[in-house]
Amino acid sequence: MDLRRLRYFVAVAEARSLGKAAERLRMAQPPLSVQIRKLEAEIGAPLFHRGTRGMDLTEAGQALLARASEAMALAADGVEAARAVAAGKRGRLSVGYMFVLANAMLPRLIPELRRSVPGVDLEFAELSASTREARLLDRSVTVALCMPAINHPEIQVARIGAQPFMLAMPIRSPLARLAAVPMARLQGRPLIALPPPEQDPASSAVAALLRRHQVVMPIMSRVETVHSAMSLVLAGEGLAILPACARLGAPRGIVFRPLRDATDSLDIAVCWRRDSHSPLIGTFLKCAEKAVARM
Amino acid sequence: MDLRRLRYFVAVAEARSLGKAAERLRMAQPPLSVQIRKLEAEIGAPLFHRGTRGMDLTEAGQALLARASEAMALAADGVEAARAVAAGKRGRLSVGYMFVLANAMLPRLIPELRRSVPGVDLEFAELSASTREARLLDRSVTVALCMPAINHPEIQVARIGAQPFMLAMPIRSPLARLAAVPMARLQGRPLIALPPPEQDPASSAVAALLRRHQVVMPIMSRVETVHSAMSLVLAGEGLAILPACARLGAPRGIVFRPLRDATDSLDIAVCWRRDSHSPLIGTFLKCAEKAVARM
DNA sequence: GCCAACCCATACGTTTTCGGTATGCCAATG
DNA sequence: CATTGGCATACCGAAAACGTATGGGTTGGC
Repeated sequence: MDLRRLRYFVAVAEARSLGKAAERLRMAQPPLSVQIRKLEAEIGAPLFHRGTRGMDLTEAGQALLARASEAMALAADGVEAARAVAAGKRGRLSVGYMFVLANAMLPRLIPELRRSVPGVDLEFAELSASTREARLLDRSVTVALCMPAINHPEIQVARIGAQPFMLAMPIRSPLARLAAVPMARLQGRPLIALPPPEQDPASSAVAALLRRHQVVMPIMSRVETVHSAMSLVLAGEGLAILPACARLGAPRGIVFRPLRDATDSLDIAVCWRRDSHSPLIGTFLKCAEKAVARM
Repeated sequence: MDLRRLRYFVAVAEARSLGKAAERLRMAQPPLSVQIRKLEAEIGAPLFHRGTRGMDLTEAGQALLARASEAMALAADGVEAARAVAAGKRGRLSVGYMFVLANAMLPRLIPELRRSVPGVDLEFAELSASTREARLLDRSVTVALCMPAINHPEIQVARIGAQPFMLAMPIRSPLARLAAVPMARLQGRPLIALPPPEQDPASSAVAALLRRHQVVMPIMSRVETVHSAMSLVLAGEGLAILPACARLGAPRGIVFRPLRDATDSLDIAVCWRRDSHSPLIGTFLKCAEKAVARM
């Protein structure tokens, strides 16, 4: 079954004449006649009554006509939809984000996205440091808001901002009375740490910070997520060194203080598969930059 | 936009591999690769991610896939529907009938038709002697139950029965007391006649009958339909010579009596366009014959 | 009643497109 | 480093489609 034949068939049915239809199709009349006869041979029944005044649909032809025009419309629509998706006017964008960034960025990002790409289905998924690479690589998320960036040959990264480290502690901690905490005051205090560097690069930034200031903090617990870290801080298990934006998701009872003399920061980055060429990624990047600028 | 390309596209999308899809399509892998690339060129965007492990749909590809499979199904369905109509398993059959036959035949014919061709939409239209030819020729009815048959080079006729003439009169008429009315008793009595022979061939049969028996009946009124004829008979305007089956549609107050020595009859026939080859016509003919046999 | 106009069907040569075979390139694997 | 698996490219033969020329039938006008 060839769609070209159906196109010819519909044209002849509408023009009720081979000659008129051929003219509209910008072709000669004889090949059109041949194509119609081939179509009839394929179906096994005549589709037109041939009179001296032109061609007239048989009942079988009428039955075919309805479906044929629908099928053509659907095929054309499919092509159009594919083009629209490729152009970023329609489609689906699955956004992964790490918890630390959720409260600071999403309220600014999501409205901006909806305005920029109406007609695109948006999905959001919270990512953990351990799974974010896999989710990008298997395409279950299209882009990821990461902190810090992912380092992987297949994954492309755009740095859109940075956040300084702050100290998270219970409100009753004696250090909470200081406006800014000198690094030296951390010496010997228990630390709630994230997974080791090979699993979460944020840890290595924290480790480097402590090492540079020659501060040693015993690691009391390792937790998977920033969320858990704050829960343990609240429970009095220790202190945590977290990017500033984490404080927006912190429960009551936890306070954040700047670290004096520590200029270290953690990058905020948008990450995506190097072979994803959707224009939605570019649009997303712009929206994310705007959201960061207003943080 | 070619349906073959869409078929190939769907096959590759399902097999997630050019090689596998080529095998299923009974063709070699290289031409399939070419066709997919041509489709992508036509759309203007890649439809697959080419990895080392096979082909994977892009979002644009997914958008196309949904429509493409629907379009293919619709096209196939259209072909199937056209075949079914051509085979008489589906479609529409518009049945024209003349009023004289309605009460005698339709109650037997319609259930038989519904049993024989389930899935076919049936339509019924009452025909007058003056329009029945035109309705067949412009295809607004597919077959016509006629009495007598139509005589026209474009129209084919199958005689399926005959009905003797009877005399229709008011129940109070003195002739109504006879079990059968001799032709001679009609001499001079007023006749309610149908339209003249060139408009309604039934008239010429009646005229021939009277001529052969050398009976003259003055024509009081000409009416268009058997229906009207009976109304005038009931009103005492005159007598009518009608086929026997007309009595089934007669109002109370009219009686029918056989005409002694008159063996004339009027044919019942099924008529259709000579160029209508629908198998539904053959089926209809069988049903009509059955219905006549049980009259 | 004949001729012109119209419309569809057939025939044949040309061009385009498609499919098959051979081969190359790349990455993953052992 | 060689092998394997998968897609892409090149080239050739085959099939399909298109255009031109032409035939046959009917309608309508002179």
